[in-house]
Order: sequence, then structure tokens, then C-alpha cells
Amino acid sequence: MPSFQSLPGFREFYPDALARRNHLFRVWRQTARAFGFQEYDAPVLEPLDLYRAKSGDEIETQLFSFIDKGGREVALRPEMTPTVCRLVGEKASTLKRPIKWFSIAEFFRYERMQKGRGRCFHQFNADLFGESGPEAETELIALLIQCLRAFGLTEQDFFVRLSDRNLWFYYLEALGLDKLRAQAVLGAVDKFEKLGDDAFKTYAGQFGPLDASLKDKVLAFLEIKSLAALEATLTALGGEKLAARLADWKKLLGHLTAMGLADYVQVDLGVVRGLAYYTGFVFEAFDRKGELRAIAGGGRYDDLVEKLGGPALPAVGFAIGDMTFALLLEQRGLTPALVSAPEVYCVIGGEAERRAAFSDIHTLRAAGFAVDYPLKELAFGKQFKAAAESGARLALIYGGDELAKGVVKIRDLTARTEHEVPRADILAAVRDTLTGERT
RNA sequence: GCGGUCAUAGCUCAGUUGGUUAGAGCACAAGAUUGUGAAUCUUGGGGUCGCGGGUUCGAGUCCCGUUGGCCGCCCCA
Repeated sequence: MPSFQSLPGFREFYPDALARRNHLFRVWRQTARAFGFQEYDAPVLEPLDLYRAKSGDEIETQLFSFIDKGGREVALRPEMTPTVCRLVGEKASTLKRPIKWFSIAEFFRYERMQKGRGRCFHQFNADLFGESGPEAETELIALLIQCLRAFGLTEQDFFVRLSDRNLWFYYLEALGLDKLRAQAVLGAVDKFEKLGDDAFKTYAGQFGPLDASLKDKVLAFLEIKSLAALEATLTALGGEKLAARLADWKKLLGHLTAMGLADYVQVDLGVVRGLAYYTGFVFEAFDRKGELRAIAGGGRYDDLVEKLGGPALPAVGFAIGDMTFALLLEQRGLTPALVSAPEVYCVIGGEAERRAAFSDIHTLRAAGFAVDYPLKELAFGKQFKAAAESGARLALIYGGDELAKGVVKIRDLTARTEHEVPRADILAAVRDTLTGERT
């Protein structure tokens, strides 16, 4: 046993694990670019106050925070939202709208480890600033869905639950509840799925038992699973705010349907997301089997940029965590068998042949091909075995017979065929075989 | 922060009521094998049995503590 262990909850990525992680990041990055999002990055270490300002003092117990040598209170970032709000807020007047940004970054939270949760993890974050209409949600929800679909996940595997905090407040207001009571009811709604009726205990403690008919109406609202049902309920109540909100819902779902994504989106007002800073649509992605914690979550936070010292700027964003997502891919057998294999493996006779081979090896490597060879002289049989195990597509055979003829034998390790090419043509020959197969 | 459970080789594990020098498979390395692919055979390197203390003539085994993993609760930005 080594004397030094990694810290609890921290992960080490051996090459095969890193290859899988890189694959996730590569696909996310490519997808975000396809949606016109630009990548940014920012410091891992931030002033502690940035998180206090957003989430309150109690957040500190869940942070990796300390005092640096300059006496500053600092914390490893537990999320990207405050940081990106600051970045955008500082340059808001000069950035072209809409501002569509994404990042792939590592985060740290001082928490107890659990399935799908550790003390360090990565998130894909995407945010859209400067658009207050549901067009912003359309882009983000579509991006979220595509970020999962790109791995082969389908509507059989996951879905996005869509809810709306504004709608809840307008609804509860229409039912005659004031703001404080409405917030308490929303807190109960947030916990209702897990606790059932007990979720309303906190409300009862604060304001007395919730009127039975009101509670029925709240629970009925939770039952709504379609736009049609939502429309029926809202039109019955009437009122301008609800009508305007309904129009937003229609637009958002209409656009997502036009994109062919309707089957991925479920109207579900049970999603509230406890965070106080969400101001409109909120959404979370779950696996259909319901075995895992949320895969992704996000929503609109129109007040946060201003709260963190920037100008008033509407915003919508979401994040996908890598741990639960990797579990889902694994469960569905969609983790690609990625090996960091060379493209070409050289089989080399002896020291004399090695000199000739080295010249070609370097030429091929300089041209960008992944080329490997045995560091020390080995029997041919072992070299062919090593070539096969390396995962290379091609073996180049530098034997005395070939070099005497001025050729190199190219063996296709998959097809188990081989042919000779003049040494001078080796780069072109390799390129011809491998081009089009590389990603 | 709380509870349950586990810890023996790189991996999966065996190890009897406490008893000689702690084992197997896989993996890794060398050889059989100096020109063609996951085979076979032989051999080898690898362990302070998580760590610390206790009981005992004797502890991988029993007891206590501790660290760490896994699972759940709280929380989940």
C-alpha cells in the first residue's frame, strides 16, 4: 500500500478512464458548437463571497474554502453560474447578443460521496444571456437533448421534465395566496414527490393547515402532464398574466415540436428546483427508468447577473454532470470501447532494419499518424502479437528481405491481408489506407 | 453531519474451531520460438493480509480504535 492516498471523493483518471472522459467532452463540445455556442473558461478558485452572494452563508459548509496567504477567503468553484454571470456582466455592453456560451470544467463540493456524486466532478454548462422570451429556452432545451442524443440515447432512455416557477406563482396568486404563502407552497411542491402529504407540514407550521380545496387545486396542478391539460386549467382561471404565460408555453413547446423533440419533453410542474434564483421555466433531465439522480438541470435566472453586480440581463442556463451521465451510458451499454491505439505498428527485423524503419516512423509521425514500435529488438512472432494487441489498423514490416528489395510490407491487421509498397511511397500508402477512417 | 456494510497480489476472490514459510485464476514479464496474430507449456516478479493498538505461546482469522471504499439519510447550486 502506498503511503499517500488520494483525498476522499477525488478521482484519478488512468488512460482508459480518461479516454472515456475525453470522448464525453469531445461530443459535448462538438454539439455546443453546432448550436452556435462559444466556449469559455475561468478560474477554478474564486472569492468565497461570490457564492455567499448567490446562495447564502450556509453554502460554506459544502465548499472547499480556505484563507489564502494574502488573507482572502477563497473557494474552489462548486458551480459555474456565478462565474459566468460575472464574466458576462463585466462585458455585457460590448458583447454581441444573444450571448451563447458554454464550458466544460471541473467543480468541487465538500460533500459525502454517493452513487453519481463525488467531491470533484465535471460539468458541461451552457448559458444564453440577453433574451427574455422562450426562444432562449428553446435553444437550451434543444441543446440539452442533443447533448444526450449524440451518444445514442433516445426518448426511451431519458426525458426532460419542464416546469415553470412563474406559472406557479401566477397560479397560486390567482388562487388567492400571497407571496410568502405561495413560496411555502412551492417548497411543499418541491418535496411532494419524495415526502407525499408530509411535504405540507412546513407550510402548516408557518401558516396553519392549507385549506383543503386549495390543496386539491395544487395537487391537481401537479397532475398536469400535457399542454392541453395546462391550457384547460389556465383558461378556466382567466387573467392576463396566466394568458401571457400560456402563450410562452405554447411557443416553447411548438418550437421544440418543430425540431422533432416533442417526445423528449414532458410537461411536469412537480419540478421546482429549490434554488430561489430561478425565475421562469425550469427543467431537469432524468433517465426513464428512474434509477438515477437527475442527469441535467437548468432554468431561467433573469435576476442573477444584476444581483452579482452586473447590469440587468435575462439568462437561461443548464448543466450536465459527468458522473450520473456516465452511469446512464454504462447502464445502456453505450460506453464506447475506446482504446488509445496507434494507427500503425512497425515490425522490425534487427538493428540494421531499425535504422531504415526509424526514418519512416518519424516521417509518418510528423505527418500526424499515430505510429508505435517495439522499443527493443524482439522476435517477429512477439512483434506481430504486439502489433495485434496494440489495436493498430496497419503493421509495417521492416525485414531484411523487404529492405533488400527497397520495399516495406504493409499488413492490414483487420483484414489480415498484406502487400508491398516501395519505401519511397510509404507515407502515401499509409495515408490512402487510413484517410477517411480517422475522426 | 447521521446510519448500514465492507477492506487479503494490479483485478476477481479462497484462506477450516486461532496453528508451519498466506494461496488460486486472470493480468504482467522472461523463455520454449530470429518472419506472421488473442493458443499451449515452463519459469519469474509482485503482499508490512488498509493502518494502529489489545487478547494469546501463537492473529489474515477474535476485540477496540482509526482511515478508506460502497450504499442510503440530510443536502444537492
